[in-house]
Amino acid sequence: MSSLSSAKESSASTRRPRQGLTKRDQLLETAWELFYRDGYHATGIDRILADAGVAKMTLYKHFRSKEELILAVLEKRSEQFCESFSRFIRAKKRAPERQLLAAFDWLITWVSSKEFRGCFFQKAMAEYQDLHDPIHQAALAHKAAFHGEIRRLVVESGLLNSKALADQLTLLMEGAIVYSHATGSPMPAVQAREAAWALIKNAKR
Amino acid sequence: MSSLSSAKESSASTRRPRQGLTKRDQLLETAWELFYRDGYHATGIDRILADAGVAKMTLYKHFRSKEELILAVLEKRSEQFCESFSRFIRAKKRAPERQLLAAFDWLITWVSSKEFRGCFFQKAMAEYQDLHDPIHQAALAHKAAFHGEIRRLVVESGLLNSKALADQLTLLMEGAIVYSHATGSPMPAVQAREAAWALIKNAKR
DNA sequence: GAATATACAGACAGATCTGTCTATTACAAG
DNA sequence: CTTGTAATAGACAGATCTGTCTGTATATTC
Repeated sequence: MSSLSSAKESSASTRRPRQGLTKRDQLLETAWELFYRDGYHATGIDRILADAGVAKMTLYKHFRSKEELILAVLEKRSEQFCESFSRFIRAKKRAPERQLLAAFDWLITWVSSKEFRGCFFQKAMAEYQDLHDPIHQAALAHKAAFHGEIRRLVVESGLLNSKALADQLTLLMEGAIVYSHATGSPMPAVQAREAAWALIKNAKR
Repeated sequence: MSSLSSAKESSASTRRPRQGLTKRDQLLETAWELFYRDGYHATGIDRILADAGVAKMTLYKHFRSKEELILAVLEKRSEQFCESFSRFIRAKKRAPERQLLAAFDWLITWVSSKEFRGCFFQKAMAEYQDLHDPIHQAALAHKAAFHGEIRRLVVESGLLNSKALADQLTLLMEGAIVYSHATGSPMPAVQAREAAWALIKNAKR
């Protein structure tokens, strides 16, 4: 309680050590890898420190607790994730409806990749199941942002019943992520794309 | 502590403590509640023992390790789950296609229930993500059994492309489970039913 | 050189984890 | 009565967990 010598002005941003790879970023990167691979509870602070090559006090200077570290990792990954998704969708110049289908191509690419181990955010909500838990809420915020992107694409495609359709397409994607991880096969994502296709075609008449 | 009076009324002609509730079953029941609520890693053996009112050595007499306990809980829940699902589906005499739609009614009922906290088996695979982990495999076996039920219903309904359709409907259900838990709302399950309806109608022409 | 900020190594506290072990109680069957 | 079984409480080992603390090293900036 209290303790901690008072000298704590928020002077953290006076200096940028190296080309963007601060100790803080090393921690976030390593923590992500371990949380993603082994889970949140199963990954201890000490393991993160050893892998990142960072001292314990450095971690606790940047983050007040493990929970805060997790929250920071979730936030950073959400940004990276959404940016990577956007880039894929907009890579080629496509009409909105083509972009919507491209979202499922992106999904297939993702679940087919060697590094795929399910959804980082689904796992967070699985381990922190209470809706009021800050970690659950952070993960949910990511899902909401992603769902918003899908919705935007549906609206821009001028399809009927855009809200309902966007919801349904999102469900297909979530289901495909779960099932692809569960079985270790990308096939569920392919099935999801086919279902999406049918639903989109349906929303045209 | 506080060994609440466990008087053994009932003549006990057999050596079963009470109506079929052996120590082993008490452990499985309590373990399920805690694993489901708090997660697998976050739930310690000691907590299970305290809640179940069972001594440690009794647990290790019935199960060699925590992992074996988890596996036993998964198996038992899978049976209960499938049986409850079957009963719901076949409650009223329905044509196969009606049963298929009833599966989504069941889903809505489930995610709307106060006890719903996501899928026990999805969570197991989230925490034990390695495909070769016995726990992951046990959870996957449950998913395969469930998927088999859906597939059977689709086939019996005489719909086109039964394999693909069954896969797609399963994805909708998995997605709805994830999203309903994430948001704490049953709406995703309702959306899933609507999407299922569209896909089924599509498989008739 | 002095001051400041960042990071380091490593000990430490206190809790909790899984799993083992002993010694004791209760009860039913031979 | 004797024997065997199932369960009990509780100590214990050894590991690991989060978070705190001390003291030191490095590098920049004034």
